[in-house]
Amino acid sequence: MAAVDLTTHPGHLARRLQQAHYLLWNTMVSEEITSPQFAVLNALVVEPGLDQRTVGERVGLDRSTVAEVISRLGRRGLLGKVRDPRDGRRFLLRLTEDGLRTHRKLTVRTARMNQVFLAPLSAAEQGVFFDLIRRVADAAEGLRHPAEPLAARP
Amino acid sequence: MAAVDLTTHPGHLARRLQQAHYLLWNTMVSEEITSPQFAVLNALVVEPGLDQRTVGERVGLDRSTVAEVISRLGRRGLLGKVRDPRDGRRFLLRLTEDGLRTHRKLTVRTARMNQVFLAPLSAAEQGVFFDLIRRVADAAEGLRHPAEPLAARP
DNA sequence: AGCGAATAGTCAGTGCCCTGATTAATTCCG
DNA sequence: CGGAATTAATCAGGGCACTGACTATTCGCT
Repeated sequence: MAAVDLTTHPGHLARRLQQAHYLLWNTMVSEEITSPQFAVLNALVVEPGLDQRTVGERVGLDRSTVAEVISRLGRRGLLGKVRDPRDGRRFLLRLTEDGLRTHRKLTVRTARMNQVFLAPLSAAEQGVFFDLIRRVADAAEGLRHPAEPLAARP
Repeated sequence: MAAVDLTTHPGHLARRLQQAHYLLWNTMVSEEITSPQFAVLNALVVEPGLDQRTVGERVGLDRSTVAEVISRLGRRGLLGKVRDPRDGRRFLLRLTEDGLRTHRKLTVRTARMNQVFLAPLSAAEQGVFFDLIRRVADAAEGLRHPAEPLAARP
């Protein structure tokens, strides 16, 4: 007794949603390139020459994870990293020809996959779906950086 | 160019939602017990004496993951496993006193956390939020077990 | 009874995800 | 200029999640 109904717990639903997505991605998009890897490729298509930290910021990955993902993409020859001549701490990242090709190919498949994934919802519902999730995620994300309290001088 | 807007990709949103939840859980509920671990505890409060496989089914974890989670909970002394005398393949799982206590404590905190997490949505929106996510997740889950095609005799 | 299929659990391997500590380079500022 | 604080990246360590291969036990059926 005193147990809880997990289907009313947003965290549990979020986990299940991601599992479902993982499954579909694996069968419909790629078994080699994962969804976070695609997100990194995409970020570098938009802004070639980003450094690791900024890539992580764009796609929502922390420093450690982004390092792993980038190292995998590098091993596969999909991107290259060179030291920033103007700031020796940074590596500048850039897709290779192969990386661009892979991104183009996966973009098509990803679109198809999203259609299947969202098929249970009407077009209107899909809009609501995005809106609600984004608002919840953004709000929680906001709690992370507590908006720089005004009097922050020690 | 030819890049994609990730904020219209459900998979990306699902990942961000889960990260947001992870963060909040960590700060508001527990740094020791994770959300999947709590889900397992909860399943065993509802049905003491389940075996691993069934627990996994209840909370949405595959056989490998559930084994890891249960081993961690066992190490912490929150549950015990005994071989099923009637089926030597199974282990029967049961919470200890400590496990029950932990579950009770976390149930309260989890409820508070969910309120904060969902605060950006009105009560009506929260209902929609659950409904939409559940429908998408269930549908994708359904594609996994293709509903036993009628003529399935080789 | 006995053999083959099915089932519960484990193990190895890969990948994502976070924190905290460390290292190297740069920037701020007295 | 030169030391302190900041910043990019790495590393160690713990946890979740999936697949495919393997072991042990049970079940189904002849």
